[in-house]
Amino acid sequence: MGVKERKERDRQDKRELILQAAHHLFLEKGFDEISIRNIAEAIEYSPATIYLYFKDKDEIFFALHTEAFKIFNSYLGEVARVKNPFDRLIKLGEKYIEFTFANPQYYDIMFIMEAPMNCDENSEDWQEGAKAHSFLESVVDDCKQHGHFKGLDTKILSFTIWSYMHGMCSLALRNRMKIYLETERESIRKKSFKQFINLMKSL
Amino acid sequence: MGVKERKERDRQDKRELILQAAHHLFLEKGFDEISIRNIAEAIEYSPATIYLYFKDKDEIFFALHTEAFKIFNSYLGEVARVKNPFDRLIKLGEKYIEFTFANPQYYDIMFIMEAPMNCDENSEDWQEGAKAHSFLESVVDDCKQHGHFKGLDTKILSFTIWSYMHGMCSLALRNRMKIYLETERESIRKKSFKQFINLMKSL
Amino acid sequence: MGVKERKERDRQDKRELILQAAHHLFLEKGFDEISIRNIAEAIEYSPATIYLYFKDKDEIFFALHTEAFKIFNSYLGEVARVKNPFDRLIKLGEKYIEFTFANPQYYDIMFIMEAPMNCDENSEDWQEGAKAHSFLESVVDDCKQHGHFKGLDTKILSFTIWSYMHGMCSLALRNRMKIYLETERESIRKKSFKQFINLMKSL
Amino acid sequence: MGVKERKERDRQDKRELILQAAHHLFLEKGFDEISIRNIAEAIEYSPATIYLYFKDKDEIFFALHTEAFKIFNSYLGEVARVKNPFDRLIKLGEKYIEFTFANPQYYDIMFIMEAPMNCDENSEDWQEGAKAHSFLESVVDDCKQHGHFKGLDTKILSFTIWSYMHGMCSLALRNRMKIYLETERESIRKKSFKQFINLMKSL
DNA sequence: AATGAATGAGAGTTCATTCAT
DNA sequence: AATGAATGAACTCTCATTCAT
Repeated sequence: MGVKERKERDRQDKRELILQAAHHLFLEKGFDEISIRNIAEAIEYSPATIYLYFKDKDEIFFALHTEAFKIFNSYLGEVARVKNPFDRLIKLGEKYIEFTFANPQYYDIMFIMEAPMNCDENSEDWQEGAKAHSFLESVVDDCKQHGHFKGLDTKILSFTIWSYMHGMCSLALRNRMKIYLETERESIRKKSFKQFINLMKSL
Repeated sequence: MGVKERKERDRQDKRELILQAAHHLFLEKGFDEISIRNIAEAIEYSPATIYLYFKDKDEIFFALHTEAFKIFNSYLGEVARVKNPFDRLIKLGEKYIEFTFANPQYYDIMFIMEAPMNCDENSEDWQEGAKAHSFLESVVDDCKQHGHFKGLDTKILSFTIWSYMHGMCSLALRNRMKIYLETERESIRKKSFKQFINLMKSL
Repeated sequence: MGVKERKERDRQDKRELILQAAHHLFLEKGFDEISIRNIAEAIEYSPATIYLYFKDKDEIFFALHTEAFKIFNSYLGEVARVKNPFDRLIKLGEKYIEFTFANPQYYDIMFIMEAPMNCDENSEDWQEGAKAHSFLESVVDDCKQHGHFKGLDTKILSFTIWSYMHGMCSLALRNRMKIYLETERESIRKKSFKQFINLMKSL
Repeated sequence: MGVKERKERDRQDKRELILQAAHHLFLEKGFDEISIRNIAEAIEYSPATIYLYFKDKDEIFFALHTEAFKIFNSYLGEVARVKNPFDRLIKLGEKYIEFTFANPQYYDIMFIMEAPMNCDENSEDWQEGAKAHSFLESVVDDCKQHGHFKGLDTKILSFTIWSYMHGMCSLALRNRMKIYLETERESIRKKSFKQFINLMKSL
């Protein structure tokens, strides 16, 4: 019995190993620049070995994508525990930012990168994404029921919020804050975020 | 004298020709899909010829980048003519959106793409970008002087606004609005934009 | 004793199983398209298992080759039962054609394909081939003893006949009858065969 | 002027060089076993260079195919000059055989090999083949008008003759004459051919 | 000024095969 | 007896780039 389980575990470990290598290469290069060969070299296996664990390069992409959303959702766990709806919204924003800068390459894959071809709209992964999104909408809804956002449509407002959050994060990640001094960039983001929260509060 | 000048002019013309070809291919395919060969074929010259006018592929990238900002700025021309500052801000947003969806590939190169390596912070191109950005700040400033945005820091607010605008546009461009029905996507963006303006107005 | 024998039997059974899978793939795709993996998948064993029963891919080729001749010879069984020698010759031709178009891939392996390297001239398989060939010669000989083919050398005539039969069949199999309309190809072959028989009869 | 022409000639020479290498590798291996790398190595160029002269591997196949038919037709030139129709038919057979054994790999490509996918029925090359075939039919027709082959259909008889010729040649080329001693193989073919001619003459 | 020719490097992928377990 | 894991070697093809002419 134990043998089968160990083997399965080994298999998962190796998949993990490959994904981690892929993940690291992301840090340096971005998905397009990653090659199966690179990954293989990094883990000191032959390229052919990769194909024992992943059908093709796209599958690696999707695995990373899935993992990214898993980690993302793990960040959100803490959010759900916040009682007050508006505070929950704030926490959600904070965690979004925290995740982004702790896992920039995952953020990239989730929200910025041009996805490789075969991405079915219905695939599991995108449902993960949808889940995250509907979580946001539910929080906004809760806020409304606590007297916030009067007269504003939940769906639209959620999109507005997400747009702001994503804009701020992706400008940073893709190095478009160069107009600001390197030293002040983080502070600008923080102040902007606070400002945005105050804005929301005033509604 | 005249000879030298004509030669220089010819040189610029040819550079322009190459860029135009690159530009066309760019609009169809995006930067990664462009190859030197493609460009050469398009203008019916040999690949080697390209190298007489551009050091390498990156240099073409930067030229396109510059061009992108030129076009972008041409969109802004109309904005400056709007008298009322807040209306000017609105117009700026509208034009930003218009530019984005009329020139998605250029938007990409300007604000999303990972720039190829050698991008000096001080290069001409980024100054173009800086110009666009400081235009936004000046409009925000004008609004303040007309009684808007009381107590809000211009720089921070400008960044907040840009973040929102960029977030909305780039989510659309990079196909992250799949959670919404295809038919409603544009309408969501429009409503969100209006909502955001109203938000700003209320400050 | 019984144990050893059973084991040997099991072994043969598994060889058979593998060959059957190979055979099926073979019929669909042809030899070049078969991979060890394909076969393994088909029988739901691992590729490595194949190597317990066959030294390498070539050995599978030879096994198929042998099988091909076995099937071929089974077609000839009916022929031997025809009493009249010339009718027997006709029947032989008919059966040859029948076999060819019923088992094109086997015909291919037997008479057309470039055999993979290690084919000993003395191997069992070729003896199967020789048997088939000497059967033809014996039929021709019988015909002679019944007054046919006066003055013609048996060996040479047999080769002539075989050449014609093989030519006709292999032109069809390897798609070299494209000069004719698809609809008339079979009819051309049939008429040609009848014509050839009449030719033989007139000798 | 001369420059352009020389360059064009050089280009043709290189194409020729590549084809010759491909051709030589045929001798040893057959088309499937040939790789672009092999060819490149043989002529001591890089694989990429091949692609300057041929779009892909198929194009090399077709070039060889075309060349094969050109050479084949050059063998037939002599045939047309034979006045007497039946002698012309004999000459045609002799030349067919001569071509086959002087250019076995070309014969292979023309009449035996499984052609790679994209072979349009209407392509130039197959028309070359059709030309050769209709030449045979015209010779048979001429024979008929000189009193040969009474009551036999030209088309069918031509196919019969071709089948025989092809069968004899391809059995030899694909090593299926192993049942005969190596020393007698050629003589068997020669005798068979003479026998076949006598057969034809008697019609 | 322009280019034809050439290439090294590299991409993703597949295969027959081996071997420790 | 059976296999999971691994690999070396190969494949076709594309690209940015260089250089002699």
